[in-house]
Amino acid sequence: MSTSPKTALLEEYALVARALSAPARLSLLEQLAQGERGVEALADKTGLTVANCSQHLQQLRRAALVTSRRDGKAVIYRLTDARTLALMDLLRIVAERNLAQVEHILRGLSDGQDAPKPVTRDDLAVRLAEGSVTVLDMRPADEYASGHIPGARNITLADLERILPTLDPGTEIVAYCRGPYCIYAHQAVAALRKHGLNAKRLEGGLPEWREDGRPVLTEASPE
Amino acid sequence: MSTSPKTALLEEYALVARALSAPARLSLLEQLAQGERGVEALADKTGLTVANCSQHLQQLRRAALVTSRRDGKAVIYRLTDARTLALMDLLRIVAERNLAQVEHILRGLSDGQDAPKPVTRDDLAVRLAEGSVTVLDMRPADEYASGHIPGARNITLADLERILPTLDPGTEIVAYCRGPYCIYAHQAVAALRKHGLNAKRLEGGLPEWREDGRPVLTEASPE
DNA sequence: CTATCATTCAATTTAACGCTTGAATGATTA
DNA sequence: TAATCATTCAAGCGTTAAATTGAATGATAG
Repeated sequence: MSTSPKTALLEEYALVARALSAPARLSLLEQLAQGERGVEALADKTGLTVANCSQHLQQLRRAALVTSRRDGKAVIYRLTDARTLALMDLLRIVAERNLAQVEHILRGLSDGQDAPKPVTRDDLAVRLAEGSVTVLDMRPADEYASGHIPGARNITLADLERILPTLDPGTEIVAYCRGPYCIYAHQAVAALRKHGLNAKRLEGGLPEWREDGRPVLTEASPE
Repeated sequence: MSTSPKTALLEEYALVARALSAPARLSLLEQLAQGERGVEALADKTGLTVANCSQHLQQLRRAALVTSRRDGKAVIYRLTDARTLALMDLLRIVAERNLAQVEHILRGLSDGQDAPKPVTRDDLAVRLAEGSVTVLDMRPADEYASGHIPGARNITLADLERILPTLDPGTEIVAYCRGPYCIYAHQAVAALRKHGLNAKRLEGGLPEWREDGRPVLTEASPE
């Protein structure tokens, strides 16, 4: 071995960190947190070219953060296990607690107003059972279709303004999206509050909800 | 803002990951896990030039993984908080569980023999109270002096062979070093077992022991 | 106020990375 | 067996990072 074992070990740890060091790959991991996906679907969602996407996925695989299987002609990728999710979460927590810049970006989404504390998943479960809450799923329709919180209404940011009149100002609104890396829910809450509605964000997103073992509703696909 | 808020956020998360993506910086973090240090001391320990070391430290600071304070002419760095340690740990766990290469390197240290399970810190505390164990601190003398497990004997790998005859074959030996990134204890256990001694590694190292709130003995510095 | 010294900055070279383009692979399916 | 199609590989280009060198800070001590 040309390098010392010590350096060789550190190189391996660094390899995992490097895999997480590109925004494009974090974006891919966020997608995969929703569920397994093929290369082309991932490329579409992230705006990468297919070849570029494939290369990023291979880096993630080398770091053992994702695994792949073949399904017919397609190669399906998915997160190796929950530890990949845990690593992404800790990365986010360290970044958010320590970096003023993150604070600044998130504040910018709310037009300077302080965002209310997110609602915990336990809280939401209770409120859902009571029927005392409106839940909005801010993700694209296809992701909603492949799994969502029962009772949630799917709406995109672009359409949010249009449905504002149909929302009851007396009922609390909870918005969620893909998870902590996703800002759709942040933006939705900011927009809703600007119109005087009582809106909060769900802590985490659908992957975390599912990880808790809570019910997830899948749209029956029409034939 | 030239980029979307979404990308900007991911860039910030990626910045933290990138700070962890160089072996030199992981090595610096491992040193800092022992306690706060000046730039020159860190450069010595890691074998970096002072200027290069300073630059790496600034990257770690930008990612808010370390902070610094001035003490006279010197600048003292330290880990920002326990979350930095947690992130390093999770990185190591993901790497070790997933990467065959890591397995291979660690096995190479033991000359192919399977390493025994590490001893937990709780176990060691009990055994220490009983006096039924010999504890070896495999770190350099200066690190031992600045804090070690009470009752531990300081010895370097190079000197290990020399003291072999003084070790009682009937007493279990537990070796520790800087922590999970450090391989001195791995190597010591391999060497001791090759000589038929009953040696095991402590889970974690001194930083983890200290983090638990367990007693740490500091050498009275001679005047 | 000036000299000193640890640290940081700036400029350079060399190596690695990210993205694009176009070709090759390899499992399916006709 | 040959054709097809999603994926991967390979080469090229521009950008970014790491290490080295030498100079510039900036707080302290005289």
